[in-house]
Amino acid sequence: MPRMNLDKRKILEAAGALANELSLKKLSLNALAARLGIKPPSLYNHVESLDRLRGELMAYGWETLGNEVSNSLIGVSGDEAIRRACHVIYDYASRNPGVFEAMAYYNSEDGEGNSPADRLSDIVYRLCSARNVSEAQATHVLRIFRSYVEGFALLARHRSFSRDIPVRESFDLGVEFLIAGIHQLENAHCSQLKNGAEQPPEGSENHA
Amino acid sequence: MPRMNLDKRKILEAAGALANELSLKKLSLNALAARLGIKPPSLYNHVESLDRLRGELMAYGWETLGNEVSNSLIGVSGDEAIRRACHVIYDYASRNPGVFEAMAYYNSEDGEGNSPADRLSDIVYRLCSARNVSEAQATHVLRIFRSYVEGFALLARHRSFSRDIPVRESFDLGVEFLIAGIHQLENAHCSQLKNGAEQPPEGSENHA
DNA sequence: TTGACAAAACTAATATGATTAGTTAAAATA
DNA sequence: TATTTTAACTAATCATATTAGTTTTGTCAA
Repeated sequence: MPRMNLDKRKILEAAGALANELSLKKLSLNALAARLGIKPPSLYNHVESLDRLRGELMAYGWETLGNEVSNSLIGVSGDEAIRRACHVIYDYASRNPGVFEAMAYYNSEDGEGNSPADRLSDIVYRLCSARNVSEAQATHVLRIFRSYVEGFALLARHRSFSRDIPVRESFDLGVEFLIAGIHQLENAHCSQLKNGAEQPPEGSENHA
Repeated sequence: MPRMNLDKRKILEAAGALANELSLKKLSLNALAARLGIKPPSLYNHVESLDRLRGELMAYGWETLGNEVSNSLIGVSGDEAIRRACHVIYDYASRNPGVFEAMAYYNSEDGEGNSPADRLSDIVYRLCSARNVSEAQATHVLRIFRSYVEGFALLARHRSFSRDIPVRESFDLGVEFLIAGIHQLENAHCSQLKNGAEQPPEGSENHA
């Protein structure tokens, strides 16, 4: 009967900590209630369901990560901004594997605005518009970066990589590949010259 | 009491179909047993546990995909081989979302040899060794490709991309970015130039 | 052919975890 | 202070995975 002073933040923090320690799929209402010092049914005063909780954990993670990315970019611009954003995301995923799993497995189409992608969007769009890269292409670039960074973080988390060659170096190299890709887009837009690699039919440059 | 003629293959196919229709997390022993025409406990004559079943589904998916990739590469080499492999993987993920989720969420360190990565490894290593890219760098390249392709497939599956700009074009562009990256590695290794024009491979050096 | 034997199905029972119903006590508010 | 709402609780329900124990079916050797 004593009353804990719980709010969404405390609950999500506890849930995130549990997910990080045990993995997302072992995050149960039992475990969460125990950690919070209450009985499982009491959680329903704060959360609609376990599934919904996971969804909120996803949003919470994106928000936290979005803040970290923003903070890391103060006074930084250009390629260095992209580089740094990628590293912050990767580090966050390493430090919060359970929460990051939620961020990857749940989509935000359920109604929650996904501020995370929004923040990343801003960075990439700004970087692209500072160059001669169309907005449509900036969208491509954004998708490519998200895919790479999230994919890498997930594979690293699942230990899909052998340990003998430094994982961080692979990640950094990939980021450089993609940054170089942006530069090539820029060049391709300024002059119609192509680089060495032959490209499949890619339609008009300014696709909507 | 009638006896179904079940084997691992039939069970995994049914499980895969269910996962694709319902999503991986809704794949239950109940649903699987119903589809196979038996009662849930009977499944334990064929499978150790639900979790283990998911693991086997992952291995099954990688094996199937590995075959598809191999078949698609007959008589193809060079950049085109990589391009085609990426597309086959992406298509497979689109056609088999549930199975692909299993492939992404479960790691194969549990004892099962992960033939999938092995097949992809072969392709990438072969392509790299045909150029002047060291084996260590080929490992980086492999990780980068896997991360990008799997990450993209997962994001696309979770509908994380707005629909107004063709998703497939984004994917293709990213593949070209990465292929260009390999070319740059090659150039960087031949001469120490960073952004040089493309040079044809001068003798394959089997670097370890 | 027949009589074990193993495999594979079944029913019944248990365990765990999510969830609901209904109750009570604490805090907030009028 | 009285009332109302909130957040905790206990008890019960439901779904699912899993285990135990039983029966049936197919196989294979005598």
